[in-house]
Amino acid sequence: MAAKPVTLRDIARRAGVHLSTVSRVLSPADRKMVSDDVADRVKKIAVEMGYQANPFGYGLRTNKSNSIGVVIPDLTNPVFPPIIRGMEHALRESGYTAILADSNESADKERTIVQHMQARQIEGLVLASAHRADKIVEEALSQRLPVVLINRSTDDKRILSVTSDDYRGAQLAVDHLIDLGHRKIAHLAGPKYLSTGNNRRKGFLEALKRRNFEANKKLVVICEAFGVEDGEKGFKKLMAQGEKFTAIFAANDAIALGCYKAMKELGLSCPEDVSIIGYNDMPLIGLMHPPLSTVRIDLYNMGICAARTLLSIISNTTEPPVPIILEPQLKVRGSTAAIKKKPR
Amino acid sequence: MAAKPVTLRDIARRAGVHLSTVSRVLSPADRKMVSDDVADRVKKIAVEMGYQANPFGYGLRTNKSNSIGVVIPDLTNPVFPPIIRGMEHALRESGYTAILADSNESADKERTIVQHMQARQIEGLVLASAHRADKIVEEALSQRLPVVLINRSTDDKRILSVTSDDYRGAQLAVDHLIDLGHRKIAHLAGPKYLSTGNNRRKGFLEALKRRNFEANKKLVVICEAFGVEDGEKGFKKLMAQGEKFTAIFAANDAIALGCYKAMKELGLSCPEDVSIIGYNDMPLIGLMHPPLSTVRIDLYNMGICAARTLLSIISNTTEPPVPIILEPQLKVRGSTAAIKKKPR
DNA sequence: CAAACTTGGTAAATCGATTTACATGACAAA
DNA sequence: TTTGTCATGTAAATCGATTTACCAAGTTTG
Repeated sequence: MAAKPVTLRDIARRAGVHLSTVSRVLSPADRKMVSDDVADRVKKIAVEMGYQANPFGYGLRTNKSNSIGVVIPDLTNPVFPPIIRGMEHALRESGYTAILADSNESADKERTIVQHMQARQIEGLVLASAHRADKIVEEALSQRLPVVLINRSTDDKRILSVTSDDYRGAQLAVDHLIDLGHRKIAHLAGPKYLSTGNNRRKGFLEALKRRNFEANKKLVVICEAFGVEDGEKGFKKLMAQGEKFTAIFAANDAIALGCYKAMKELGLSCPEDVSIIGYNDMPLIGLMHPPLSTVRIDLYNMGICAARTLLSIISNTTEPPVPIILEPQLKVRGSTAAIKKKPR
Repeated sequence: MAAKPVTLRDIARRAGVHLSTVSRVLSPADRKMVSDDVADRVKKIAVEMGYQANPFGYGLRTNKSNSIGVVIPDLTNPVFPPIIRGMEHALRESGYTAILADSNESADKERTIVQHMQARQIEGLVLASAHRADKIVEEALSQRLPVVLINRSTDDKRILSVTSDDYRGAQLAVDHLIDLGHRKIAHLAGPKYLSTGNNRRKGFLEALKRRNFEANKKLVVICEAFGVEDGEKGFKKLMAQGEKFTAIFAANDAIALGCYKAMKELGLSCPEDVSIIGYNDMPLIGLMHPPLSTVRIDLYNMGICAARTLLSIISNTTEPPVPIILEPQLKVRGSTAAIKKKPR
């Protein structure tokens, strides 16, 4: 049978004190208002009876829900689970709870979700789906709802984000390919309206320039989205142009996988015909054939950082937190190799 | 600035009625106690003012949180995201909210999580981590907390679960391999204490018998867990025994991937040397090399079913729900082929 | 020795909703 | 006319916590 929950009143009765005294004993801020011996007795009884504060009573009075909302555009994208995992672990450690929602890539749904979450009195929001100019983010901001963006950032820099250094990552990838002897390097970019797509593309161009190569505009194809199909289409478009290339920097791992698919269909092989490098190092990507070289992000850590940043905005005790830019890392596997044949 | 939220009292004042009248108008059950014209006026004002019930007040009075807990042993296992996605969508549709936690495969952590969730007044629990004999599940049950298990079930059949028909799935896999001409078929089984591992193993044996083949005990290796490494170890153990086999039924896709890894290391190729079939059809598995043949489960639908089942236990209006066993489906890709050479 | 502080606690208001109990007026039946 | 329903509302209790206001001793101080 479900024992009915213990309330402050129950403890007070048993301890022979007033319930507000119990409240004071149990809330650290007011603990000092009560003598030690009474406090000890009350505390002991509280644990004996297995007291757990009722979140409704607490919330009603304090307007604190101890929960934060997490909105993901597509949970089945393997990039997100490690992030969510890190976030959830860090939140739980601080007594917070993650309310998760999947917006299915739809801005409308996302808006509904955020409203719903606000109605639930979330204390903060983590968004993984921000565009560079994002209305939903602005709305949240104007309502003073703490927001942290993850993976992607907005152009509005007042909004905190936790991202990888996309410029640096692109540079790692390009340098790696150049060092392997590649000169005709293509880029399958993500959408311009997403910070990741935009920054990695700019990083790509800059990295080439830094090594004194000129970028061939035709070799930069912008994909509609970050999915496998988009990579597939992108690769085919690249081929259709007739412009030669020996390597591809894909804006993320899924696009790289799309290249794998397209190449298989076209009878090409990687890395013999074309070297490919991705971005993110998502789970299991190392088991693909060939194992994908990629730019590794510590996704789990990204989740942890996002959670901590958000909590520090909420608690508002420490100095104001700053955007976090994580250092990416080159992960060389089998999909990139030294150039052999003359470029097709 | 954050406009302070609208309460029942605000609406009452504006509508010139008592706040309990407003409450009645807004709660469908009591709606009939109020005349239509008053109700219409109140409703209009409520939407005008953007009223949203405060969950704390509501919860305090009704003890309903409209939230349910979801515990996953490892979010980064690609099997779970589609399930969670389905669950979350179905829950949201019914006005419920998913509270997600990742237990990191630890029973201790799981217990803590469940307690924490109960303190948060969740109305139900979805567990993806149940053992065949599971204490945590029993505890929840004895506290009358509605529970639905997903993917795995317990031996105690009072507890509802949504699973795939593991017997049937094993049979599909075995029949497929036999039809391809394989006679020496090995099974890398999951742990016995998990229903999935146990049932698929039993299904495997039964399927062989049904086709009048005898199972070779040595060809059934029980893995420690369902991970890639476990599959790797299992494959090597199988090889070390020296017993010949031409095909493997792996208890899940991750174990199958482990076989891929081990075979690569040992210089074997799939499906030429050994055919392999997995279970689950997790995302991206079709992009592996070779594309993995597997037993497909509709994971998204599994999530939806779990959510609906749980909600129907909670609402307790319809007839008592029953366990759901989803029909698996054979998905033939490139990792299984007709037998060619004589068995090694 | 009395006034002013401390200390350690009690009492009661409050948060926002639901819900039980009650009040009022209209109308029908006796 | 009186009594009894019925239809519609209002009033107030309640859920469980926090927090402001206050009170009674005991201690210090002028």
